[in-house]
Amino acid sequence: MIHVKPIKFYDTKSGSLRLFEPVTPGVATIYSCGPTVYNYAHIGNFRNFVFVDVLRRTLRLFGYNIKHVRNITDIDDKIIRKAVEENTTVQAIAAQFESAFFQDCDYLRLQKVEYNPRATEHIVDMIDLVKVLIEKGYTYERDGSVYYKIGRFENYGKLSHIDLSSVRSGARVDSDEYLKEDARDFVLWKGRREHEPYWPAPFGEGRPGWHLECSAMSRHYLGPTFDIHTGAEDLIFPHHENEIAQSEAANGVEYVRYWLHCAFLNMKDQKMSKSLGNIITARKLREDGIDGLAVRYFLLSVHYRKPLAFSMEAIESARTAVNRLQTFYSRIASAAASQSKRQEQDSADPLTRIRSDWYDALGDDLNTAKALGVLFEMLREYNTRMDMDRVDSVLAGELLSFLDEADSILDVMRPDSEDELSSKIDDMIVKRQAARLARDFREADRIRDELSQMGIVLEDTREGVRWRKI
RNA sequence: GGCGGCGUAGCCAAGUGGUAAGGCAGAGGUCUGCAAAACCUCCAUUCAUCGGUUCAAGUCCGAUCGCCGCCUCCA
Repeated sequence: MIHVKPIKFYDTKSGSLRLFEPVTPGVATIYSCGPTVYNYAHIGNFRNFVFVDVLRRTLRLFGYNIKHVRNITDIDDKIIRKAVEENTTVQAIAAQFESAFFQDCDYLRLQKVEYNPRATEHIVDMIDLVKVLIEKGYTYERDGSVYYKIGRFENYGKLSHIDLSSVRSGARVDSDEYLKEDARDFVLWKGRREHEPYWPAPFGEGRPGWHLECSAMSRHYLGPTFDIHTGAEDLIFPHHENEIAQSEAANGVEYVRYWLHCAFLNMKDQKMSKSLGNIITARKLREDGIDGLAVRYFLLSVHYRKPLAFSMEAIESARTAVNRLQTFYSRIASAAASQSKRQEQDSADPLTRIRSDWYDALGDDLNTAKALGVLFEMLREYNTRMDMDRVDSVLAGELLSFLDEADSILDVMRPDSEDELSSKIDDMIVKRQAARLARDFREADRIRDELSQMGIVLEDTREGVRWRKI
């Protein structure tokens, strides 16, 4: 018996909220467009990856098993250009920035994804796909390159709702610098060029076009039809539209059931993008000592389909909010660990309502902004009750268990564990408490100052002494 | 030009017909050896503007103004 909680997603193709019903009950198959590893990813890129992280964590919490692919694009025009600029190899550039990407993922506490295939490891699958398209007559060759003939694909434009008649042939610059019959066509396989990596193929040596890898790798890992495809909204056209054209022409079945797209992160009122030069990398924030959890919270604080403006003020305000949540979490955790008896019975405990509001918010197209609101209502409610001694350890245990569920999505409440350091700090705190009891405040303050030198701030509270890093 | 989206308090933001969640900042208070932190309370007669539908509209319809995105590499 499979038991999952209902969840709705806004699907770009239908333009509406739809109840999620996967191909296989209880299992969600997901493909996410991953990074092109030619540079450090900026936090606009990471808004998208944090959104994907929330998606997979929510599906897990809602009872689904998930099979999730996020590709690494390690062969591409920009990587080649970068390798030339740096006078090194494509592989070296790709390896460097792939490893940087995973470090940045840790900084933002992104969960590991089940499959992280590199494009260059699936050239064979791409060649197979092109072969099928050639056999079915969806292609033509020109100067050793293979192109996809959009005119052959009946439903072209159904994702982006683009009117093909408005995209006139020859009206635009061919930025690929390859020769196409029709401006709308796109390249599947780029014929070999001097000083560029290439692979052998029945239709000629060369390298894959941009869209090919996602169609090939998703089919390899997830099959011809899978449940959810994610990306940022600029990928709707042409990238995802072209994936549909490739995959549905080759496989003859529906490619993706739910298309989810994330809105941009803006700087002032403009999108953050490398070409505009207004980017901030995750790496830069980390080097500046900005807490990754504050950044994560900031990215979660607005619904993923709404534009979000970056500012340091917003990050600071997120930092303060995260602090409050962490304080609340540790207050509940100590109450749960204590043996306190309830002073008064509460007939109308709101936990059930809070929990159900939380699930409703996430089940409504991943509304993290609303879910956070629910969490802060809970915070105020139970802080008041604890001030009145109306929370015993049993109730606190239930609250803690819910907070753990909530944090299985947010992942901002529980601090990183630092065992060696924290046991030393705990020793010093015990000594200071002894000094305070003996009213030796000079010694107590000396210990506090020493901890302060180590970057540790103490807080004397009703539930005992807490510490945190600054 | 085509398509799509947005405009809610000082800032951020939830809210798709039933009488404005939440966060940050600000003001007051509680706790405390001191400090720091935390905690509590208060903080929008009003939702860009103007019309309309309705018993009822931030929410639906129309118009206007402003902003953004995609249509070309882009997360």
